[in-house]
Amino acid sequence: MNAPRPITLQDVARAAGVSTTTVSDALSGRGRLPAATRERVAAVARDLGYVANRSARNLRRGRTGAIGLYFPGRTIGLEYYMHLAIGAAEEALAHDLALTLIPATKDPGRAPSLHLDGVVVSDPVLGDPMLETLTGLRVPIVTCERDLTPGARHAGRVESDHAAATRTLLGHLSRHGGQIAMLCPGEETAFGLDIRTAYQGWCAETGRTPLVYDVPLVCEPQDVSRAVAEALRAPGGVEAIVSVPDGGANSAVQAAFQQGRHVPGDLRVASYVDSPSLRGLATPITAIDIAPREMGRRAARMLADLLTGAVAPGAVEVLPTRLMVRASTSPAG
Amino acid sequence: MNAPRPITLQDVARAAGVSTTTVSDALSGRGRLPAATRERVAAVARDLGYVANRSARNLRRGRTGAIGLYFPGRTIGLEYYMHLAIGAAEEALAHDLALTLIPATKDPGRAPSLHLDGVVVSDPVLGDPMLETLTGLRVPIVTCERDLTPGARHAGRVESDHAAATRTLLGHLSRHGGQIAMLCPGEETAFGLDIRTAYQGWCAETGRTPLVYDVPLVCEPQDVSRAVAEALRAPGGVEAIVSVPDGGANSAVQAAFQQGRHVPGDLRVASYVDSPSLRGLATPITAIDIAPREMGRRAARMLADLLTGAVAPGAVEVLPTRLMVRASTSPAG
DNA sequence: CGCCTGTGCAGGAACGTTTCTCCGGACCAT
DNA sequence: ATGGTCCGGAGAAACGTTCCTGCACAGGCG
Repeated sequence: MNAPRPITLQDVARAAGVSTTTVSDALSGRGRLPAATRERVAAVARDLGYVANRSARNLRRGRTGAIGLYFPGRTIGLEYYMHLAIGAAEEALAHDLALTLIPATKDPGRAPSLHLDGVVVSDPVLGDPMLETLTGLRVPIVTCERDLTPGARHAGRVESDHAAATRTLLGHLSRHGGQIAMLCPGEETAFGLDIRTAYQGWCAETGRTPLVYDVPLVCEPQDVSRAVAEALRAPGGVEAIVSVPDGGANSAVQAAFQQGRHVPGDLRVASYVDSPSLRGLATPITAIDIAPREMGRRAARMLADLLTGAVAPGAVEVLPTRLMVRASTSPAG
Repeated sequence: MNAPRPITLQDVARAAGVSTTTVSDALSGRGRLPAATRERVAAVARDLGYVANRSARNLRRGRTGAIGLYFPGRTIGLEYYMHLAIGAAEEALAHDLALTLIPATKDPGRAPSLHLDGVVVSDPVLGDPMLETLTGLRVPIVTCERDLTPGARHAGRVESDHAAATRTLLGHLSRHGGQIAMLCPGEETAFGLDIRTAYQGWCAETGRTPLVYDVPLVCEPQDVSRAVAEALRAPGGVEAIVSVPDGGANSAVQAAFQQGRHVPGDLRVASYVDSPSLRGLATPITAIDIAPREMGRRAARMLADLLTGAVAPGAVEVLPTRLMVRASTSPAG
C-alpha cells in the first residue's frame, strides 16, 4: 500500500548520466540521437521500470489522454453495445488512449467535468439532449451511424450499409413472390430509418405491399406475437418475416408455430441483428452480422487518427456486413 | 474546431483582482477566506466559464482522476455487465472520477499504459491472468464478488448474499417435496460456487438428492434442453427447475413443454439471474433481482471512498437481493 | 505603547513532461 | 587558420494546479 515513489524521467537521466531532454528524446524517438544512445537510455529506463506519468504528459501536450464513449440509455443492455465498447476500448488502448464511459446524465451542468480529447457516440438518437451536451465539449466527435439531427456535422462517422444489407437479406428470403413482413424499430435512429426505407423501396420495386410493424429495439415477446399474428393474416400470403431486433426473432418463430406455421417449411424467419443466441437455438436463425466489435474498433481508430491529424475531419467509413444463412431460412432446414 | 484558449485559474484571478491562490482556495473551499470573497470569486469563475484542467490538477495531486473497470471476456455480452458498467460510470462521475474500460489484453506488457487510481474487477474468474496484471498496478482494487484466487487480498469488495438468495428461491419453489434441478455455471467464480454450495446444503438439509447440471453463463438452448430432458427423468419426480443464467430460463420452459410438462402447472421454472427479457415472456419467469446497476454504483463508491480514506481497506459490503415472483412459479399462473 | 493572535490574502515552489533554443566540438572545404 | 555545417546533447521555460509559507494589518490584552 505504501507506494514507493514512482520512477521519473529525472531518475532515468541521473542513472544514465544524461539530461532529461535526452531521455525524453530517446524514448520518444524525437531529437537527433545516435541509435547507441537511444538504446542505452532505453535499457536503463527498462531496468528501472520507468513508466511515463500521463498527467504530466497530458498537461504538457494539452491533451487529456482519453476519449469518451456514449450510447443512449434506452437500449443499453443490448449485447451489441457491450461488444462495441470493448472493441473501442481495445483500439483506444492501442493508440495510448483511455476509453471513458459517459453515462447519460440528467444534469448537463456536470458535463464539463468530462475532460476528453474526443467522443464516440454510438447510434445517436434523434432528440437526445446529451448530443447537445457532448457537442458543447467542443472536441471531435465520431458517430457510429449517422446523426439524424438536422444540421449535425461531426468530425467523423463509421456506418454500416444497412440499405444494402436489408436488400441482401430480402433477396435471400424472397422465393415465391409472397409478402415479407418486417418488425422494425422507429425512425429516430439512422439504423431504423435506413432499414425501413430500404424495405419500402424494395417492396415498391418488386411490387409488394410493405408490411411494417413497429417494435422497440429491446422488444418483448408480446409485441412480436401480436405483430406476427397480424402479419400472417395479411392478404396475398406471407412467406417470410424479418425481426430487426435479435431478441424478437425467436419469439417470432414461436409465435408462427402457435399460428400453425412451421419454420422454415411454411415460413422463413430471419433476424436483422445477429447475436450468439440466435446461433444456438433449436432452429438457428439467419441474421446479418453487423460486427459490433469492429464498429467500436473503427470508430476509436478514426477518432485517434482525427486527433493526430492522420485523418481529415468529415471522414466516413463503411463497415462491411455479412449475411449469415442458417436453418431458419434454409430450404434443406 | 479552432479552440479558443481555455480559461485558466490565472484568467479568473486577473478578472477578479486576486491571486491564483485565492481563486484556488475559493473554489475548493480550502484556506481562510471570508464567504464574501469566495462568492465573488466563484461568480467571476462562473461568468468566465472556468473549468479546471484535470491534467494539471492530477499532476499536482499525484492522482490520475480515473478508475478502471474490468470484466472477464467470456461473459461480456451479458446485459448484467452493461448495467454494472453504467452504474459504475455514473457513480464515478459523481465522485469526479472517470470510468475507464479495461479490455482483456493478451499482452500484460501493455498494462503499464493503464494509469489509474484504482480498479473495479467484476466477477473475478479463477485463473484469469489479467488479475495478476491488475494487481501489479499497485492500486486499490475493489471486486464485485469474492476473488477465489488463494491468498488474494483486495482493498474492498461488494457482494450479494447468493447463498441466502438461493435458499429463498428454493424455499419459494419447494411445495410438494419433489426434487428441484439446478442448471448452474462452474465453480471458477464465487457466484457459481456460492449458489452451488447453497443448493447442495439445502438439498442435504431437506433430504433431497442434488440435481446439478453444468451450463455456461452464456448458455445455448441445446445445453438447456439436454439438461432439462435429463432432469425430468430423475427418480422421485422433479417439481421445479432453476436456470442460473437468465438466458437459459426460457429455453427451459420450452424444453419442458416439449417433454409434455406445462409451466407452471406441471413444473415450476425460475431463473436465478433476472433480466428484463424474463419479464416480458408469454410466461413471465420468476427470478432474483441482483441489481447490477447498484452493484456497479456501490463498487465505484467504495473505491472512491477508499481513495479519499473515508473507508479503510478490507471493506466488505453486501448488496440486498429481491425475489421477483412471476407467473412461472405462481399457483394461480 | 508594545506584544500577540488571528484574519485575509499573495508568493512561489513544486508535480513530471515536452520542446524550443542554444552551445561546444568535430569535420569539411576554402 | 577561418568559416560553415552538422552532430550530440544540455538548459530551461513552459503546461495549470495545489498547497506550504509568509506578510501585513487589525484588534485585544497587559
